[in-house]
Amino acid sequence: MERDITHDVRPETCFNTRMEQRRRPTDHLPIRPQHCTPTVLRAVLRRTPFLAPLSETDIARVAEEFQQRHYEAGTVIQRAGEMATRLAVIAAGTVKIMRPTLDGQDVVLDILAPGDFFGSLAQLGEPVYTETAIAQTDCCILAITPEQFRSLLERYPAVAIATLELVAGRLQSANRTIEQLSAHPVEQRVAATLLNLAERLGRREEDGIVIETPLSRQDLADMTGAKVETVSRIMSEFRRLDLVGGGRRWIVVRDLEGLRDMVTEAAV
Amino acid sequence: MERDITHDVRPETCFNTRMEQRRRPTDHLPIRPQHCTPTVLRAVLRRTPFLAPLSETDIARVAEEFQQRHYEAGTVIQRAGEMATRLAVIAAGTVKIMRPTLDGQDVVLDILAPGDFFGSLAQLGEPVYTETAIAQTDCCILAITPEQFRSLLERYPAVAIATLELVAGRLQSANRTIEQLSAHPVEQRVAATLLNLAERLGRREEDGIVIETPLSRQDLADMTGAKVETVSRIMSEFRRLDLVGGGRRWIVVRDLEGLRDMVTEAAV
DNA sequence: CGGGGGATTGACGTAGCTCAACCCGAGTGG
DNA sequence: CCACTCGGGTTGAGCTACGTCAATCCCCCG
Repeated sequence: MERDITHDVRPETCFNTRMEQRRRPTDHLPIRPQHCTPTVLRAVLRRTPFLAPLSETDIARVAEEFQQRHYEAGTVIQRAGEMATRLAVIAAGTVKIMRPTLDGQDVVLDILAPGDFFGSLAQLGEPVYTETAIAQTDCCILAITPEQFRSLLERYPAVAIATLELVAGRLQSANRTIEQLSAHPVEQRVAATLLNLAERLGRREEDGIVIETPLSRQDLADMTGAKVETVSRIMSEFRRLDLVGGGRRWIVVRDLEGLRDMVTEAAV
Repeated sequence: MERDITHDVRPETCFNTRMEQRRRPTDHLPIRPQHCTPTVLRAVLRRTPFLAPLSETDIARVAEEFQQRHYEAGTVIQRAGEMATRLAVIAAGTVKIMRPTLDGQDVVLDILAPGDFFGSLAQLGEPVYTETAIAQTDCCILAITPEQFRSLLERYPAVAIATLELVAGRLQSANRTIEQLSAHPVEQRVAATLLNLAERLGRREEDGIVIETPLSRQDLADMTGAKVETVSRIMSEFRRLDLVGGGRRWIVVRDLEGLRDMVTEAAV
């Protein structure tokens, strides 16, 4: 079930200069701090959606303000409840955004990819993080303070508008999730979640679309508001129908159409 | 309570000139189109959060662009799937924002009050409304086109930032809802929803905090991702515990603390 | 080779859905 | 003024999707 596949080298996120053997599709080459060179940093920012309106020279100027930092897979980047001191942009790696509930279970709101941002959006209202962020893979994070971000918005109104559009998009997607949780059974929520992940984190391979982040059944359960066992049963069923494949902490989507039918089906 | 622009009688925003008998706390005096005079319109916009950064003269100029329109209780203001041609601000009344699902059930995302906005945020991506808006009471709505709105954001960067903060706030609240739906039983979701409504639409009376919008059990069910019968049972229980009161399509919160305990309790 | 973390599977319990009957208060029309 | 109706609300009696608990498996790593 597991095969060695060579990593395809995407220029904008490739911090890894050496080719190495991989065991699993999601075993990425390690992302090392020293790979976040100023040049690379600028390249990443240039491709970051909310900075898209900026010119090359503006990007260069803005890049100065960002602090780069490296996180190993599994470590906490920010914790809900802590003072919110940074707005972070993902340069490389994937990050799990979650809310811990009072009774100990975790709710995963999203898995973010390079170019996405998280953290404190503005110093209004909440001066603390409302979500916990965990490095799902090794990560390279660029961060500025909320004050710097605000001043950035003031200096470049186009950035404010771009950010507004991004946040509006996030709100849309949150609303879709609310609809899912309110109205659809777990099976459909899992199918919808897989489709969404495939679209945002998927890499096409001969075998199907590999979701490029290590994802456990528990993660999937926390994303769909279900329990591990339930998700496991559903994934077994999906595998039986040859809709998905995968192994320990990784998933490949084999049949997009089939999953889409899953999502729609109950609309009988 | 700062929120309440229209229903308490303040000289500059009063749409209702006569005092009349009320049957129920939510039987509001009718809001008539002719009450949305230019002066009143400007007064409303002055108090609208996302225009807060503007000066008096700017407000006056901006006010010119808004089209005012009246909707009777129960009528559709916009329908999900239609071409998105307007961004709307509520001048008076309350509006129910919902997503109809393929299989016919409705998911209510929010109930909005005067000063809140809805509709098309930007002409990016989705050119259609993703939500349906229904006048919960008689309503006076001010609207501009997405193009006008965008130009407004460009002319007044402070407005863009204010809007960003508002949308970020909505995202926060959507995330809270996702947490609720994922992790907490219906009883707690109902309690949390009532608290939220009380805070945003509540008017203090001798008897408790009256939620100033007609709200059926069905509405409450659609807001909590539950079924009418379940919500009805829970509300009966809450009434038995003297946490809430009310009648046909109206609710009064009697015991805030008690409800808060309800929300927290299961965190045993 | 042993240990541990993830995944799977089964047996069983229950929160909340479904279906169905019934109530009640407010308009409406005679 | 009453009678009728109708939309909303309540309550009960099953049913089921999903959670809970527990055993087992199976990689993967030391």
